[in-house]
Amino acid sequence: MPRPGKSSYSDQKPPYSYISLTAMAIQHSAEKMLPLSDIYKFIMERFPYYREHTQRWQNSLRHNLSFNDCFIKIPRRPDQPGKGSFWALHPDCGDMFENGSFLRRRKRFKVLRSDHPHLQAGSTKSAVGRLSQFPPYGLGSAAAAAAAAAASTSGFKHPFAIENIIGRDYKGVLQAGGLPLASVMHHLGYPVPGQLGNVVSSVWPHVGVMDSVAAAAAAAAAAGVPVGPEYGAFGVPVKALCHSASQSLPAVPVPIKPTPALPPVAALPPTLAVPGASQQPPAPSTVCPAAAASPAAPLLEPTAPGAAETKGGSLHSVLVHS
DNA sequence: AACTGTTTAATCCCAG
DNA sequence: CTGGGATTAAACAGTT
Repeated sequence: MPRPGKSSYSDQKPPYSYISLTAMAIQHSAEKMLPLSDIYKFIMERFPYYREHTQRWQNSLRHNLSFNDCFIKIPRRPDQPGKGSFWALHPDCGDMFENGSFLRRRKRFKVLRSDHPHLQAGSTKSAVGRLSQFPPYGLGSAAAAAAAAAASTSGFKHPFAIENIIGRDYKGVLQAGGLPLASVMHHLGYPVPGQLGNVVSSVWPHVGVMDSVAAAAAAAAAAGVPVGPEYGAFGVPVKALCHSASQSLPAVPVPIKPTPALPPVAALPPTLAVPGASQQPPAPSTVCPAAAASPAAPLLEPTAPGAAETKGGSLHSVLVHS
């Protein structure tokens, strides 16, 4: 079914890397983890470009999942049958993107291992022992737990700063007075810009929320974000999740380049918004209480010697400057 | 069989 | 120019 603007959008490749796209999908999920098939769905629902040549880009995406340390594999539990594992973001991948931008990743995320120095940085991609070796029990929200772990560590930055999302993906919506930004942000589980410094002890999905579209728009404008229709990457429906107190919004969209020379494309029509049905978190109620109550370190630690000698590793990681 | 995941390699692009 | 990141292709193994 052709949509308005399809021709101007679908043939345009989104300016996001596969890593970014995958991270978006994972971040968008309630449990901060998705099976491969749902990652596919997320991307295809939002980016018509990726509704074609699926063989090609899905292969690339799988390659990225395996190749990049920033993605960790979480096994399914027995009561979650299906193909493949869940994929989540490594808790320490916060600085992966330059200036928190989805658009470019200037630092490569690699896991460091402390127990075997000779295997550090760059040698963690061996197929030996991955997170899949973790017992599948109690890992229903390992990603959230990982986020908590990351939050508990110093200097955590959100991997995909909402500032950038505001600046790029939402501005068209904002201009149009469409989706309530704050609601969407909350739905996505993004920390409020400006709160990043003091909400690091919160788990992503539950951090504070702003509710002022005007403030967001003003902030975006103040940050010099160019206006006009662009990718509506997150044309997500706003669920009844906006229930937090309002916050000020010292938003600071930080585009990679002062003026990203992106092809002018129309924002995604609301009809592209994911119906939400595809977002079926794996047993949300199975979140390990211990994980919720404390940093995820225990969950992410190996149950057997060497079990975590993976890209998930022993949670020692580094963002390697290029 | 189809899907998922891993790995290697070639190529292009960009920043330094 | 060089190194590294991103993309694409492909082969292969394991799983459902």
